[in-house]
Amino acid sequence: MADKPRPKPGETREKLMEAALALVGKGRHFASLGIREVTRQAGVVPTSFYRHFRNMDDLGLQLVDELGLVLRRMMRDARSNVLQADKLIDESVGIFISHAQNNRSYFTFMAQGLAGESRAVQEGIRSEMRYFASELANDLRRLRVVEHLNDADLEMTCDLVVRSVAFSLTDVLGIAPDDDYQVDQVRKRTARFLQLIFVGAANWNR
Amino acid sequence: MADKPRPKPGETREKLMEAALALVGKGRHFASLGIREVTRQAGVVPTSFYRHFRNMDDLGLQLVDELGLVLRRMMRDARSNVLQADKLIDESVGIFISHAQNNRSYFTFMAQGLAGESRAVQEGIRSEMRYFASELANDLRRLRVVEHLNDADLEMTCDLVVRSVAFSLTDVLGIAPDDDYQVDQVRKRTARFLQLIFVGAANWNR
DNA sequence: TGTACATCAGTGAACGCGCGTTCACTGATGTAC
DNA sequence: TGTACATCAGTGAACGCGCGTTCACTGATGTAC
Repeated sequence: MADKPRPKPGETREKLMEAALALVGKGRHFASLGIREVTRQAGVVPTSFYRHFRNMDDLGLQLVDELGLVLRRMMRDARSNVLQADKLIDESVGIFISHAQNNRSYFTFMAQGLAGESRAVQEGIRSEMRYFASELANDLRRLRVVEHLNDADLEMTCDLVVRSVAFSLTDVLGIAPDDDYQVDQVRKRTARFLQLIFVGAANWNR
Repeated sequence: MADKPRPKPGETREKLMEAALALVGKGRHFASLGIREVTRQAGVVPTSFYRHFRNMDDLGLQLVDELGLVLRRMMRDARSNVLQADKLIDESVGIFISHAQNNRSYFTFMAQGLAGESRAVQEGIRSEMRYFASELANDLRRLRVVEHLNDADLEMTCDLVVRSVAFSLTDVLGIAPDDDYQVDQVRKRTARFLQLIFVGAANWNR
């Protein structure tokens, strides 16, 4: 008889988070998920939930932390793969969008959480976006492409860039994953948004 | 004995929509609202719900229509109250934000719906945003402030403006309504976003 | 290395409750002639 | 204008079901000496 192997520590916790994410990816809204539903999807008894989370909000908060990791990976990927400075925008946008494609559930969760029930989740996501914006500002300083901007204006520009990209990523989520034409349209449009913003930044205060 | 006066036609329907909106305004997410909850808030028996809506999605769709009216009022208000052309941005932003303040629930619903469960609601809100952008394009053409942009670039610019304003309105919703200082910060930041975009547009393709 | 004990993570049964939905009923309002 | 009838909108009772949460239990893993 095959005894069930005891799961590794943290495995069930992971399964629960993946289950919630999977349901979000299938079109459900996180705020409408129930504990029994998530445990069912995870193939685990309902009571197990309480071994790892106090309630669904708690699970949501821990998902935000994981989302942070995804975003950092995305940032690192962009930094190491943008080869030609003159194609900085196009290549970065391409990388962002392909990350959104490969992590649809996470980005859907992010979009939902921005207007979600839990103030803590909302704050967490906004704080990730702020972090992203400040990293972008560092990069731009380092690349010396915005030397005439003071810190506040640079920060403002990066914030606008991050918001625009975030909004575009939600556009991608509304498209069938294999609809290459539409995805490409979003890619081009997003790149033009950023070009417009950078033209604005280049001519700011001159 | 005071007989209850028979309600006017459509009154209960209105009460139900207001009730859902009120719950959203109190911080609940639309996707997590139940029929009994909404009818309770409306002071109406649960079965009444079905006299007016097939389900909660249906109610959501009808809320999108009402949201459209709110947005059109906002647009009209901006058009008739922006007095000085050189303060077009500041005054418009001020009007948008005060509408968001006076219709918090509607705008919260809009922010939620953008990433909501119902594809139809999502599409409805996006379509309202597109309409808003196209009206803005008309206005800008009429004011002759963007004569060097072709239609596609103007449309793109207006889309970016609308997205940025929409995002800012969600910032406002995360702030206590009477926190004048913070609201003013959002106002200023939003105005600078738009200035940046218009500087970009003014120097586009030159 | 071995033993004793505490902690941890998963289980199954059970609870009371609120949910969505149905049904048959009621009385007011609108319509036809 | 009056009468007969259909439609509409609100009601209260009832249903079966899935929910969140608790409890006592189990066996594996970690820790102290």
